[in-house]
Amino acid sequence: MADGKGLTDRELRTWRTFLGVATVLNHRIEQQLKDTAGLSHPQYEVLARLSNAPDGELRMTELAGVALTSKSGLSYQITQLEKAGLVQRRPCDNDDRGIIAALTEAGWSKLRETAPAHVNLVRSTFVTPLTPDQFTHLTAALDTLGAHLGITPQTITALREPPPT
Amino acid sequence: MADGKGLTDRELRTWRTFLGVATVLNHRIEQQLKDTAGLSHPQYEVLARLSNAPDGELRMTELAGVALTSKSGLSYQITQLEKAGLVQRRPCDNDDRGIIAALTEAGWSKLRETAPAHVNLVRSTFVTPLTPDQFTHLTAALDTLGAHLGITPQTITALREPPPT
DNA sequence: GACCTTTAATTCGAATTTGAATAACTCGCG
DNA sequence: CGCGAGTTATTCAAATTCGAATTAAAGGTC
Repeated sequence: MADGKGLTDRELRTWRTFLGVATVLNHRIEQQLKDTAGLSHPQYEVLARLSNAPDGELRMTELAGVALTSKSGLSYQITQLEKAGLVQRRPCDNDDRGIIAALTEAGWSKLRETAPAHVNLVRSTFVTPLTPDQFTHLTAALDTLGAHLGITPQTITALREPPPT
Repeated sequence: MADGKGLTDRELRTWRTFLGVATVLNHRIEQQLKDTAGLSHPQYEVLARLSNAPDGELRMTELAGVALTSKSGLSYQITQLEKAGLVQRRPCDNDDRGIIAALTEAGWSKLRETAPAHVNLVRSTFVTPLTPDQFTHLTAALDTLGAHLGITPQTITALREPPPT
């Protein structure tokens, strides 16, 4: 478990900066989403993940796997989103235990309205402050850390088309 | 407010990886601190910040500034830490409004017991997976992002000496 | 000194998070 | 079939978070 040595002051400083950046960034985003869309960050995450899945729907467990909350946390958030009419629960065909969460029409709309401003905030706080080289290096470092933590590569594309209607 | 363009898939992927890494890392640390010391990450942060201040004490506001919680959150956590005997509240000399949170003897001990394993976890999950070059680049990128977010440089040194007794 | 604005810290209620317990179901195996 | 182990999702209580309102005191101005 131990790794032998401690951390140098520089390593510790980097770690603290990482925590600080993550915290502040998260806080800013939370703020903006709340103001412009009445959504929390976890809620937006759920919508975005769903929009990225085929037909805009995903089983609870799959959703919990990629989203940043626990299983029970997801249940709660889906309930909230359902109250808001952005998502709907539907039984799973082949598995009577399963529940599928699906984006509603309103969910797609909300996401289309909300995504641009959100993405711009991410861009202006996380991307443009860095030089292209810095960003490339950051990507590489995060990929390495992510792989080491067992995080599945975050294959996500920008907002998809509306439902097949 | 807008920044013109959206995000490329690659940029979005990096962002998601960042969120994932931050979340998982935080979760691991939370877990370990809870198991080995019965502390939450915010609580550990408070102790660490105090230990890094002269005499192991800091005014509430200063502490709230560097710690990762809101003011009310800090009040709550200090109360918890006080119940655990690790911190003590003390009125501020020159300012009757102020409250100073000070590490107790037990607080110093707890931190000395807890810090090594914690630091090793940070090291093994955040530092050693990266090559020295990668880490250097990561530091640079985070510093840039932090500066852009108005985060004060995280000057922190490793665990200090016990109280001057 | 009285007054007003600002700052410090806590308290309050509402919303959210967590893990443990629960309920419902699948699957493999005898 | 029927049992037992493993999965899926929800529910529950407890702990934590946040922001708004509150209380108390400092600092400046007249």
